[in-house]
Amino acid sequence: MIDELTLAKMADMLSIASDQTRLKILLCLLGEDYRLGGKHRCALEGEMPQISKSVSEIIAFVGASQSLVSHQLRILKDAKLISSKKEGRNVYYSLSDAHVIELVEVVLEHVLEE
Amino acid sequence: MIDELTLAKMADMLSIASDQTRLKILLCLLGEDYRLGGKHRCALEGEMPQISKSVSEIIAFVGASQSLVSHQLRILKDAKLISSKKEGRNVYYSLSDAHVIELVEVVLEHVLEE
DNA sequence: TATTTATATGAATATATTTTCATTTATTCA
DNA sequence: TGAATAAATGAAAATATATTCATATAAATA
Repeated sequence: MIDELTLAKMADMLSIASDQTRLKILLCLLGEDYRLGGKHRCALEGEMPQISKSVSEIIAFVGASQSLVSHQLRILKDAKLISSKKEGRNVYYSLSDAHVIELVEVVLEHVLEE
Repeated sequence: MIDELTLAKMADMLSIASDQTRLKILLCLLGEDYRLGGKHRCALEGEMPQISKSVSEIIAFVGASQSLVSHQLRILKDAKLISSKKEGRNVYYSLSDAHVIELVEVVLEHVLEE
């Protein structure tokens, strides 16, 4: 059976992805043209779309306050679901974990059916 | 792009699976002998293990109070992740959605790697 | 150097969720 | 019928989480 620590980590990942603001950030970094079952399925075979966006772009996409987005970005980063690189006065974020894509796909499939 | 309603539903599913007690219930219904990547991968192809357990068994497995387990079972049931059938004075629960299995697998893979 | 732009952060507030406790309903069995 | 077992429920208490607000830091530019 799965041990308590593993269980706790699983719950953590799910809870990090379960917030609407964070989920929207993840979708933003997945690319706006993201479509279910399409070319992105390839990501499952190790290839990951390397989209990276500045905080400003993410704020615009998500439509939440600067502060909220910044707080949530940190949570995602602490969980190692995204990573960042600084360039001048901008900070660019991108997905750092291919599992996130699978996670989004499974959940999306669940939601879309009927 | 994914619309707000779909997004909300996705967040819902994730948040339902993100609680440790509920996650443990799901794992319980997945079968105690559950192993990653093993025979259960078959579930992805439509075949779902039809394990069903009484509330008492679930309580024992999860190790939480009767009341808590009962509350969480209702949340899982409302979300249609599990279903129940009554037999005498027992109520048996089982997974009602194959996507849950995939969800658990993706998250487990994420957690297990390094 | 002073100003502007981009991002991060801490503390306070608002809100939601989990957990417990006491009680209730339903079923079986003596 | 009355006691015992299995499960569900409502309200209260405990806890966790999201969100805002005000402010800070860091880089670019005038």
